[in-house]
Amino acid sequence: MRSILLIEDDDPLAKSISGFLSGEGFKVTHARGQTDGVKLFETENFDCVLLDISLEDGNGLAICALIKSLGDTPVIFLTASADETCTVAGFEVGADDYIGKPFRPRELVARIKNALRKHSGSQTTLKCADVVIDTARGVVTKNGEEVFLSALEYRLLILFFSNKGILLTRERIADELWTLSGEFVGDNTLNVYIKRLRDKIEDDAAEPKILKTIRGMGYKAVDE
Amino acid sequence: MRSILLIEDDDPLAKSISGFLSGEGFKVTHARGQTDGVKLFETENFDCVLLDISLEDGNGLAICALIKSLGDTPVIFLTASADETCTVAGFEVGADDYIGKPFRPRELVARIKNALRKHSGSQTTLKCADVVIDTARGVVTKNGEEVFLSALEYRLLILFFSNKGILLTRERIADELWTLSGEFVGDNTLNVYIKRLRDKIEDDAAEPKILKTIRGMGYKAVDE
DNA sequence: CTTTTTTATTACAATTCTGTAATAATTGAA
DNA sequence: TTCAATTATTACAGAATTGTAATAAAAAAG
Repeated sequence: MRSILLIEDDDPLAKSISGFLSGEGFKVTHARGQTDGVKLFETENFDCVLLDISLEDGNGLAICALIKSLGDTPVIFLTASADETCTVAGFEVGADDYIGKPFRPRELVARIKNALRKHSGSQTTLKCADVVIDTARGVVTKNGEEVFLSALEYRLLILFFSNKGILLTRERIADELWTLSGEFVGDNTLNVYIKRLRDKIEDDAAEPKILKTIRGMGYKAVDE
Repeated sequence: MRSILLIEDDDPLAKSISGFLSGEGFKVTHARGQTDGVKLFETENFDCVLLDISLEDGNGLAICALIKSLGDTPVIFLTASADETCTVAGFEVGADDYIGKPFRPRELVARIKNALRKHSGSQTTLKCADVVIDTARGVVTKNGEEVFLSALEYRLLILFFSNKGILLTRERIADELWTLSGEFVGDNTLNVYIKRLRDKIEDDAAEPKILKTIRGMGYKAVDE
């Protein structure tokens, strides 16, 4: 379930938004002001922040800037003000969207989902169990420690992790790794590569928890 | 300069938007309807599409779906309708934003810039001259042809391309490639790696157009 | 012009990668 | 259980990678 931090000092409005979003399947946490909001943000993990731009006890723009400096959680501004300058200022501190009151509930949900969707697309890391690929640097780590993979091992792992939970047939894998570059490799080569990858990323290669064999079909990366 | 495709059948409005955006430094191409719009989109390259949802000769939603199926150019809906269902439908076909008329020019610009910014962040390819790194697959191509890089060469190239136009000191590069994994390498090693990369990605390694030497400082990837 | 510093190039062993083959283990079916 | 098919493992050469050292070339300084 996606969790949302709502920072809004208008209690009735907050209750209304909160109720509606809960009904849509979001987990909503409500903070009444800047102090609470920032504290909550720093202690819990949220998928999205809904932020009233005009709080009584502080500046919404500053909160947004702070949140953006701490990571890349999407921030959507809520505002009564129809002031255009305000909107521009909101985007300038890195906001992802800006919605004027009065809110139309279904549009609010659509915009939240849009922000979440766009956001997940910008991931540069692929994770599975305790193994992380940082595709922006080309580095693979297991439990935070770097794992050295060869060029082909790296591409094979990327293929698995970007299709986490999905079965990849031997044919599909061979195509992606070899056929596209015009080469043909023997039937057993993939078995060997799987073995080599398992040796490097599994706790126990003899009992793989990440790269599962689907007999007669292919392999699958699982995260559990 | 960022190029924008404006698909809008209300001529005076189009002229007004077009004029304003041009003044803001965008290159605006105006299409009066679905047919022209799609044709233009398929023949030219745009950084963003502004799309009237209610065109006389077709359905804006369908155009958006088509554009999104062809790639991931950001699409922003423009609409007179304050209909909430319409907004939701817009996001459901993959729109990046949805702006109701009347437009406030500066907000329009802010939202366009926001869409462009979010978009560039989700790039999985790094380009420089005719060399492209597809970080989602771990593949490097030059003029569309695959270039085989070793693991370290790949990481070095990523470092350069994700800092295109920025000078990287020898120290910084060595840190990124070696020191972080606790190793220490000789002073000349980087020279050799630069040479090897140039041999693989430059037209003429003796006269590098991509990986430039900044004497006394380090290296820089340039795109011109 | 000469010297010094910096960068480029070449060549070289040690290591790793890559694909194949042979063999072993496992699984599912007869 | 027995057999056949599939997958895993090991071992091995040829190729590529990696880091170093020696030398050459280029650029800046004196």
